[in-house]
Amino acid sequence: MNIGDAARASGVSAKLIRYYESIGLIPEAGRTASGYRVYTATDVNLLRFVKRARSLGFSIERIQVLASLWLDRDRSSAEVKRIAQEHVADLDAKIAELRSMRDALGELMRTCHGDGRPDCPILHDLAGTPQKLGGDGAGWYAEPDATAAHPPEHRRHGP
Amino acid sequence: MNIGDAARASGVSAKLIRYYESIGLIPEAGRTASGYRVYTATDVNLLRFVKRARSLGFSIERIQVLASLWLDRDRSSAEVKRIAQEHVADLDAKIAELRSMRDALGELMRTCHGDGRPDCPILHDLAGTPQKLGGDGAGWYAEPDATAAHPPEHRRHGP
DNA sequence: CTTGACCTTCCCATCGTTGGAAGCCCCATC
DNA sequence: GATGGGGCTTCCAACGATGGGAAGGTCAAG
Repeated sequence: MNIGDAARASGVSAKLIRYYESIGLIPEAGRTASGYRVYTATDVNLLRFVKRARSLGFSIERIQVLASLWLDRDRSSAEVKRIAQEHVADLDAKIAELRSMRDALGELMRTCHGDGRPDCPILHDLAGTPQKLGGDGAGWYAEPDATAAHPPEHRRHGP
Repeated sequence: MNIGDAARASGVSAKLIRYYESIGLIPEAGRTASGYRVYTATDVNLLRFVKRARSLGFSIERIQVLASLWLDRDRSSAEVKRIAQEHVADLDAKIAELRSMRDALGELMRTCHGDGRPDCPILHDLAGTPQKLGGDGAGWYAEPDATAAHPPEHRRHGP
């Protein structure tokens, strides 16, 4: 089994298999006389294990631990569960972070006209200028400064 | 205002300010005769804008567009809203992805004993070996192969 | 023997941010 | 005037995981 066969059998690209080997996630594959990597069904099983774990978002580092537990007949399921628990905590934290971003933006977008007028609560928020209520039209909210009507590419000082 | 002052005033690190300048997100700062970067209150406002946008998860690329809209008095709020909408869609996709990982893992963890025994539905799932019901103890589920009782660092073939 | 598919290694890019090293500048203190 | 310390400069590298590509060797079928 060459690396391409192993890639097809496992769903892990040949490039990634080499990378996993280079960082020590999977053992060094055997080699033919001419230097081609050789894989067995066991190797493919490990690659599938890694792929599935990656698809659940586990980091390479944690997968390394999970794989060694998988291969260790004397493991305790508590150890496995602990690793998974850590990962779930990371996922929950990330989800909460993204959701708070999403909620903040959703609220801003809800109040944005989204028409041809320039005033926009989203820009207000980003600029840190609390939106005034009751006004309308030009001068509704603070600009970056009184003279800056140019895109950021513009250099205020010579090149 | 030196870069350190601008960093303190904006909450963006000096390193990051230089990076933002190098990629063209912010204009090139003015320089003193000796080469020190010089910042104005306007620059700090832009840095704060960038920082707030980053905290909402906007990519640098989108912030570039948002900043140019911010500086453009003739913008339409629809354009701003469209950029924000794209970002929200990205956030939603990412949240959905993470949540599906989290849910899958939560289910596996719910059925994992988490005790001293080696059998564990999490490893079953990762290994792609459907867990048998009704068995117990050794031989409960498939190992990577019949002989692999070694951690992945072990090389099956000589170095 | 030629062709084409495959393999090898090596380098580069992503994305945003941080870290460090080597060297210059500015200000205060002795 | 010398010295010290902190700030500034540029350049280079790293993170995590993956993809892309170049340059060259190998294998099997025609």
